[in-house]
Amino acid sequence: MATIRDVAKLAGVSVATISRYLNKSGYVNVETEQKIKKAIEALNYEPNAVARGLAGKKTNTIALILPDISNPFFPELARAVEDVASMYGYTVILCNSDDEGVKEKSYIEVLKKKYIDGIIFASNTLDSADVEQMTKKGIPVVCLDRVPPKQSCSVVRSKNREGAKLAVEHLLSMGCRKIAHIYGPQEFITAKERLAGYEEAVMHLDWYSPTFMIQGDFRIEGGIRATELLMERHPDVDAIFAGNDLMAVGTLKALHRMGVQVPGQVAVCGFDGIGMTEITQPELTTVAQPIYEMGALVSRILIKKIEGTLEADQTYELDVALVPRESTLRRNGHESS
Amino acid sequence: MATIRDVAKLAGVSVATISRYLNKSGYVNVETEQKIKKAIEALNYEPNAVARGLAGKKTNTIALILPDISNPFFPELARAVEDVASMYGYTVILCNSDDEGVKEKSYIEVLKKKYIDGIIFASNTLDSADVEQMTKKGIPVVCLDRVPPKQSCSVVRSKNREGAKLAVEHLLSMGCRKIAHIYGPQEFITAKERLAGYEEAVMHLDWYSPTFMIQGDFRIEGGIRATELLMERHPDVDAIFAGNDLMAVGTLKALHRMGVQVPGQVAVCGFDGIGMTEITQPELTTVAQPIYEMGALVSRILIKKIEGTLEADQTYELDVALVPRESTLRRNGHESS
DNA sequence: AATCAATATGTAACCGGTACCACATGACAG
DNA sequence: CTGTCATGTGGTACCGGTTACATATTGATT
Repeated sequence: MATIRDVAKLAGVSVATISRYLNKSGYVNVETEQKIKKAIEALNYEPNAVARGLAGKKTNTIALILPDISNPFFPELARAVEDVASMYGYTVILCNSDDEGVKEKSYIEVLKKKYIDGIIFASNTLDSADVEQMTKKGIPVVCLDRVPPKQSCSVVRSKNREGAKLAVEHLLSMGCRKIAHIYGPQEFITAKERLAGYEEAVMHLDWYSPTFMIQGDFRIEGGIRATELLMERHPDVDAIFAGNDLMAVGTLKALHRMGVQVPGQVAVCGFDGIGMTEITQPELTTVAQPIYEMGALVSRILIKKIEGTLEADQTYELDVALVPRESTLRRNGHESS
Repeated sequence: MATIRDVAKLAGVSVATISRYLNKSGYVNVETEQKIKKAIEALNYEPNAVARGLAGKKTNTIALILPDISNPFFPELARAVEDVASMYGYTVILCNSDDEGVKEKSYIEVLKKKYIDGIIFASNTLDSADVEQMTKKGIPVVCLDRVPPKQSCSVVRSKNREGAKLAVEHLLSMGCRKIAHIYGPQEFITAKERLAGYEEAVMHLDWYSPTFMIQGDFRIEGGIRATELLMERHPDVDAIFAGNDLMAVGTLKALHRMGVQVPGQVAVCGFDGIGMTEITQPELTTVAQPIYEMGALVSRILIKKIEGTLEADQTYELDVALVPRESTLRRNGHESS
C-alpha cells in the first residue's frame, strides 16, 4: 500500500500539501491539485484510516450497545443505525450487553481505547452518572428508551404511556370490558410507563382491580406463564394487553393451548410492532413503535453530536401507532366511539 | 490519558521495557515488573488500541458482512459471532450488504483502510476471485454457505441436500404422497442444493413431476405467492416443503387464507430453524441448521486464521436436524419406517 | 582465562497520517 | 515605498505504540 509520502514524492510536493488536498483544509493550487490527483491515481493510494485515527483522534466508528441482537426488537433498530451510519461514512461496532452492567462497562473500556467516536445505548443498566462520565471524557452518547436526563445526553424514546392508553381504548372500543395487563420488568422504564398508562386508562372503570395486572418478563415464556396465572385468577377477562409483543405471542400460545378463542373470547394486544406480529395466527394487534425511525434518528443525532452540529441535547418522544389486526377484531365492537 | 512514555518515566525505565512487559515479549526483570505494575496502576494507564493498530497492523477487530441483519436468520448468527469474538478479545463491525456486490466491495475498501483483522462473509455476491484477492492481500476471510473453493478460504456450511431429503422422508413417513417444493433463488447455493436434495428424494416416486417445483424468493411474500400458484396448479398436493422458514411461514399464511387445513389437508415443512417457526400456528416443522454453532464456528476459524494457528483451510459441513412439529403431524402417518 | 548463552534494558526508527508554524509571492491600500 | 492580506507550499513535531539492534551483566562451559 502506498503512503502519503509516496504520493508526495511522486507528485513532487510535500506531505503537508497532500494532506491539505485530501482534507480540503488550507490552500492548494489547481495545478498542484492535478499533479496530486494523478499521483494518487497512479499509486492507487488510499489514506490509512488507523493512522488518521491516531493523529486526529477520530475513527469514523460508532458503537451500538444493545441487550441482545437476537431479541427481535433489535435487528431492525441495528439495521437503521447501520444504514444511517454508513450513509455518513461511519462504521458500526455491535455489542451485546445482555443488560449486564459488567459487560457494558467492559465494552466501554475497549471502545474508548479504540477511539470510538460515539456510542448508542439501547441497553438498560447504565445510570445517568455513567453517561455523564462518558460525555465528560469526550465520548458523545445517545440513549434509547431512557428517562430524560438533565445532563448532556440526548434520548430517543416513544410514547409508552400514550401507547398503553391507545391499546386500552382500542380494546374498549372493540367491546372488551375486562382488560388485563401483563407488564414487563419494572427496571425497564418502558415497562413502567406502559403499566402506568394502562392503569391510568382503566382505573376509573368499575371493574378495575389491581389483580388484573400481572408481571411478565418481556419474553414469550413469561407471557405464557403470566397468561396461565391470569386466566386462573380471572377467568372473566375478555382482553389481555401485553407489555410487549413477545409476551403477547406467549399469551396467544397459552390461550390457544387452553382452547380459548382469540379474539372471540379474549382479545390480545401487544406493544412494539416487531415483525413477528404479522405471522401469528391470528395476526396480532399491537401498538407499533417506529423502530426503524428510532434507530435512524438516534444515529443521526449521535453523528451530529460527533460532528459538533447538534445545537443542544434533547429528548425526542416519538409517536406510536395502534395497528389493529385480527387478535382484537370483535364483531360486537364499534371502532368509532 | 497516560501514555506509555509517562509510564516509562514514572517507572524509571524505557518505553521498550514497558512494551515488552505489556506484550510479554522479551525479558523483563521481576523487580522491574513490579515497578512497572505500580506505575501503570498509579497512572491508570491503558494502552491505546489505535496506536497499537498502526504500529502492529493488528486491530483486534473483525467484520461480519451479511445481507441484512433484519432477516431473522442473521441475528442469531451475529450473536454467536460476537460472543466468540469478544471472548477472544475481538470487536465486531456489522455490515449489511443487501446482497449487493457494490456495497460489499465498498465495505471491503473501508475495512481494509481500517486494518481490520479479518472478514466473515455471510453474503452471497462475492465470487471466489474476490475472495482470493482478499486473502492474497493478507486479509483472512471465512465464508458461510458457499460452495467449497479450491483456494485459501475456509467455509462453513450445512448439509442442505441431506436436509432436503430429511424433509421429504419425514413428510413421506407422515403419510404424504404428493410433496411440492418451493425453492429459493438459484443464485443461492443453499437454495440450489435444497432443490437438488428434494428432486433426488422424489424423482423416483410415481407421482413425480417438475410441476411440483415452484420458485419463491426466500421471503414470506414469495412463499405466499408461490403457494397460491401451486395450489391452483396442483390442488392435489398434500405437503409443501419450503426452501426456507420464511417461505414456509408464507405458505402457512396462504393456506390459512384459502381455508386449507394444516397439517390435515396439507403438511408444511420449512428449512433453517429460525425462532419464528415456534410461534406460528400450527408450529412449523423445519430442518434446523445449527445457526448459533455455525456463527461460533466461523468466528473461531477466522480468529485462528488471524492468529496463525489454523493448520489448513477446510470446508466444514454441519449436520442439520429435522424438528418435527405440528405442521406435519398427521395421524395417519407412521413416524417409524 | 576466554567464550558463550541467557537475561535485562535502552535508543531510536518506524507505522502513516495531521497540523502548527515559517516562509515566499504578488496584489493592493495608504 | 511599506504594510497587510490572500494564496500556496514545505519542514517537522506529534499522535502512542512496536521492534530491530546495540549494549551490559552474569554465570556456566571449556
